[in-house]
Amino acid sequence: MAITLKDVAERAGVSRSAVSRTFTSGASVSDKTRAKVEKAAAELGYSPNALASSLTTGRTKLIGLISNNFHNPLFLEVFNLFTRGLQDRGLRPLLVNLSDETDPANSVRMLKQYSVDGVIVASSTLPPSFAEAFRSAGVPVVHSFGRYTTAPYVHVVGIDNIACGRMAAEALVNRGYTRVAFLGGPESATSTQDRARGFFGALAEHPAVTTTVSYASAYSFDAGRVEMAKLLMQGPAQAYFCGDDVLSVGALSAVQEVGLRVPEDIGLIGLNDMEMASWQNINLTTIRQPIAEIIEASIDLVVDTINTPNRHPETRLFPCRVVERGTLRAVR
Amino acid sequence: MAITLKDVAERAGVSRSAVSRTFTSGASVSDKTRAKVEKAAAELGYSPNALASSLTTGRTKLIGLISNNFHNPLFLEVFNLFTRGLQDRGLRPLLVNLSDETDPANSVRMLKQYSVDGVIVASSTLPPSFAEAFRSAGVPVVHSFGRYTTAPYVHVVGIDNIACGRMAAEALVNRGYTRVAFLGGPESATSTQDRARGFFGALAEHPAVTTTVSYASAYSFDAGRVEMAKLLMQGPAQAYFCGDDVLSVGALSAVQEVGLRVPEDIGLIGLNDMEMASWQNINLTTIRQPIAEIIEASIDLVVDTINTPNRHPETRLFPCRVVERGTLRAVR
DNA sequence: GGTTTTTTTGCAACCGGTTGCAATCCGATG
DNA sequence: CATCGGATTGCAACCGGTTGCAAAAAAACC
Repeated sequence: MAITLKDVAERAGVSRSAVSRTFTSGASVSDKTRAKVEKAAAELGYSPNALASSLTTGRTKLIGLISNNFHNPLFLEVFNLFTRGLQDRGLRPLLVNLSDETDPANSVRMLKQYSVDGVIVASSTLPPSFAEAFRSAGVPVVHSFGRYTTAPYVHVVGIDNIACGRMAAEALVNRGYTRVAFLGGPESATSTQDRARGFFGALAEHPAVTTTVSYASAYSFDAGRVEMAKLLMQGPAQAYFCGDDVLSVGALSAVQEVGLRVPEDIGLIGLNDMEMASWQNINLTTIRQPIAEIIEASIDLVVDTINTPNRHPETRLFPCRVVERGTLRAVR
Repeated sequence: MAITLKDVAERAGVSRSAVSRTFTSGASVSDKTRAKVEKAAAELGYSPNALASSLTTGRTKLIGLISNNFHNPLFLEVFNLFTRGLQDRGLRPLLVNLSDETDPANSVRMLKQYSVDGVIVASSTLPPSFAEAFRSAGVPVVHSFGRYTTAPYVHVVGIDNIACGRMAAEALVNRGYTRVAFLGGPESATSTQDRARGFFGALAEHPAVTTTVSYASAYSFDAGRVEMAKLLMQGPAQAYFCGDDVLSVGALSAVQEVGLRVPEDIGLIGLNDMEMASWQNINLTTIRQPIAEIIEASIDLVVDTINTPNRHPETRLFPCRVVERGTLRAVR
């Protein structure tokens, strides 16, 4: 059925090697045979079998893209950028959905079966052990949107969550809020822990500011709304640093539902800057993650690691910044 | 580096065929050798190379998942369901991002190089020619979220856009609106054309109801907001059937920005029922696409087509239904 | 126990490419 | 024209598996 190297070789009247060489750059072929081969290939509609060649070359140009964040709108853009970035470099993403998967062993086995050249774990919630399992299996891996550690075992690209917490605290202080709160995502998430640390660390330098803390059960609209509704009943703070944008919108909804105004009565600041944070009827003040840079760096890093396997694990963190919109009052 | 069949065979003291057979179900191996092989494989940490075996079996279990809808929040859930559905059947999605790609030839070539077993085109905006290009290349293909045609050249799974238009019209009539409008997506999109046809077709039976029509420049928040702002200046209708949910939220925002109330002053009905349509501060009345069923059927169909290549092209349409929320007034 | 039938096993060829090596070709040089 | 050296070419082995076939082993039968 399919046209193979041999068919082209016969038609062009050359050896199979000659055909192979015309399709691998840098190989030695005369212009004359190259022309013959290309003509025959075009006539037959031949395209080389990438999988067969991977057998000898050891490169499949397949990259495992692993995620479990299929409910965070930010990740639609993340997938968009990853797939385009990989395509632009001639790589193909093999997507793995890890929702409610706890054991990395399956994914490792599966991706080894497909001999992926490398793996990108794109998740803010998966534990480091996932990426590490790939590293242990000898597969180049980058944990994208992962957590910074001082002695990383794998490459990590992401943001400095502690700095983000600090940034949020300063944003609130600069706006004159004196009773502020941290409304985190699930307490077990390391990102939440880091952000809380930065937030309260910075506020410790402002003794006049009082703080409270609570955690939503998930990074979701409902969880944010439920948690904020609870807080509203028990006397809310003046302003909240919410775990992420989706959570923030849930909180925003709860506030509006009881007839309070944002930012006049209650201020909110999120984190991520997902696309809809800028929609006028949401208009969320938030901290922007530079996802394009993070993704670009992740791809670079995985490609470099493929070429230089024993590269030392590296952490690349990108700075975030506050995006001014309508859910915090103006800076004093 | 990697452990191969041969390594296991040597360690187990059997032939390579024996090892191969223990790993292919339905092959004839005695319990004794199977045990030996499994022991050796476990000790070495062997896992078979799926790509190498695809060479002889002709099956890669790779499915090309092609889309260009990386800005429609609904598609995050679409990707979630597709990846999980494929994984559950032991298939692997090879993701292809077709944003601003106009020529199918590249994708066809690329996916042939990776010898995918089948292709799913998941897009409401790609022209039928895309899926057809795969069909012509002899690759089993399903166009998911595609358009119904009477003489389909490829499998199509989706919704009946004409019926949806009709459904929207009836929803508005039943609520007593007498000046209604169609606020479509780009006029060039076939889905928009079909919905308009259904909408105005149904309204033709209600001569007392007056209609107007306009088109946003894209299926996006901004486009919806801009178009609705324009409409509000020139005397709006009582209720609008919007191209999709994102467009609807843009329109909703524009209405709220000029101080009008929804649904008291202006009614809105969308289409898709994306997750955030149910968020309380959006609370959009809309027409629900049964995406889980569509995706399930798409996977079934592509799998069937892989097993029965010359299957006749088939169209499977799923019924939609109105989801009552807060942007239309109550039924009379 | 001998014979027939069924299972299990290994051999060897093959899937669609790549690549080291030696043979061949070619133009340039003396 | 003979010689030389680099460029081109084909052979054959290999990548990691699968599979038809015939031989060997085991089971079933008389």
